[in-house]
Formats: sequence, C-alpha cells, structure tokens
Amino acid sequence: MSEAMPIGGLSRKTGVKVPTIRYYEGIGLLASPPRTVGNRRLYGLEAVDRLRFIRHARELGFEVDVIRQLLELSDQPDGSCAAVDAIARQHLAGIKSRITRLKALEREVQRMLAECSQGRICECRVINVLSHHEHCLHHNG
Amino acid sequence: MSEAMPIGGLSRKTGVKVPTIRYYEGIGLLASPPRTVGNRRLYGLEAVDRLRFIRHARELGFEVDVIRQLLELSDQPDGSCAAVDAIARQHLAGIKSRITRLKALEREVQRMLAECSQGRICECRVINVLSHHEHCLHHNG
DNA sequence: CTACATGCTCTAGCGACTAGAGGAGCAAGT
DNA sequence: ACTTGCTCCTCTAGTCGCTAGAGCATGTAG
Repeated sequence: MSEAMPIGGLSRKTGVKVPTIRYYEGIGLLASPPRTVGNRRLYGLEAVDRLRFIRHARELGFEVDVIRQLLELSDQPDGSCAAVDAIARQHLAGIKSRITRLKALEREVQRMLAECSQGRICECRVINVLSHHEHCLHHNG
Repeated sequence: MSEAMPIGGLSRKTGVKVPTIRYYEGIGLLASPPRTVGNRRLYGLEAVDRLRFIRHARELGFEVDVIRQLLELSDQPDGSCAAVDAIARQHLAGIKSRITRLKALEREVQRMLAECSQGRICECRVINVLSHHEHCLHHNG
C-alpha cells in the first residue's frame, strides 16, 4: 500500500521531471498536495492520473492553458463533450496549418539546394535566394 | 537620392518591425549604423540588403545563430559554398523531422476525435485517450 | 555520525521577439 | 514662435514551457 509518495516517486511514475512538477504546481495546473512535517510534498494516486493526463496532452502539443480547460471539463463527467471536441478540433486545425507551412518551407529550401551547383559563394544559389526575395516562391506568413 | 534613412524607413523597406531591427542590432546580427546629431540611427542601402537577407532567412525558419553564420559566409564571395550548402541541408533535415512528428500528432488527434461519439464527458474518447496513454499510438518523443 | 540522495525555495536563463514606460527630437501647420 | 503629432531614443519586463543552478534542509542507510 504505497499510496502516498514524494515528488521523486511521482516523477518516476509519470515520467515528468521533478522541477517540471513543481512548475506545474506553480502555474496552477497541478493542485498543491499536502506536505509532510518536514515540508515535503506528498502525492496520492489521483496526482498520478492527473499528471499523466497533463503529460500526454503536452506530448500531443496541447498548450498549458488549453490543458487547464481540458482538465476542468474532465472534472465534469456528466457534461457534454462538445467543448472537449471543439478544443481538440481546433488543435488539429493548428497542427494541420503548421504542417502546411512547414511543407512550403521544405519545398523552398529544397529548391534552393537543388539549384546550388556547389561553386563559389558569389554564385551560390542559396545565398542568392536568401538575398533576393523575388527569386523565391515563399509568400505565406 | 534618398540614400540614408531612419529606422522607420528601413522598417518600411524591409517589412521588419522597428523594435526587431533594434533587437537585431543588440544581438549583433545587424551592424550598429552611424547616428545623426540627435542620436538617431541612419541606415544606408546596404542595411536594406542585409536586413532583407535576415528577414528572408527567418521566414525560412533559419535560427538567428545560423543566420549569423550564413551572413559571414556570404561576406566571402570567393569562398566555397559547401558550408552554406551543409547548413541548408541540415536545416532541411530539421524541417523534415518536424513535419514527421507533426504528422504523427495529426494522426493521433484525428483518431481521438474520430472515436468520440459526442456524448458525455465521462465516456468522451478524447478525455479518455488523454487519461490513458496505453490507449494511444503515440510513442515518439 | 557520517555520507549521500532527495527535497525545499528562489532566481535566472533559453529564443526571438513584443509591449510599454517615459522621455527627446523633428517637421509641418498656424 | 508655438503647438501638434509623429517618430525616435533607452530601458525594463513579459511571452511560453520549461531547465539549470545556488544555497540550504531533510531523510535514510551504513
């Protein structure tokens, strides 16, 4: 019955580093746990769940503010999940747009490289493209 | 013959915001220009070229440190462009890997959403997946 | 009783800006 | 000459999500 654990134990169980756990507490993402007589944090099993949720959401690229919302929503088990869905959908849209922009970058850098004939700097296509925007396809922010 | 211009003019000509220009000067990316009697920066046309180069490289996602290297290289017009090429190639690899990781995220968030049947929170697939890592495909950092 | 690990708080740093305070300079209009 | 309003100056602090380190306290094993 090792119900309660110190911050290091929580860290090992969740894969979240100790300073990060304290950081999450500081920004109000993870509740302040009770302390021992010696002022050390003492976590129960619910903290493990909570922190795993946070970690997983972070791995999926959700921002801290958004995770805060998700946590609030997940605390209302009878509420509609429409809001959760909307958040996830919005996140997906953000990911898609980042992919699109990165692909545009990829094409452009690739083109730059393809045109460089490995000569001297003064005729280097890479430097050239960077110097003169008009030679380039990149026009989205 | 409007050769020399104030910082606002440079900003308009290059599309780089005034505070950003000053920031670039502060970190040594753009040389400190001469000043007027009234202590205002006075830029010539070479600053326009330089700043456009920087801006374009930033738009392509090159980091400031890397741009510093590219600028140094572009100042040696007779040198080999192998180094420039290597930098661009490395950058391209970084972009590719970011795309790969984002696509993995995309798939996962999409799957999460697809499985959610718009019911209550307590049976919401999104919350569920976030709570339990093992239900999920995501395993790369 | 002594190591050593682990914990605590607090502050500062990362990258690439952005925002704002509080003041000075400058050009145009009256 | 004076005022209005824009631009410019420097400096500091904030953004995001941590991470690193200082300097100390506590807990545990031998």
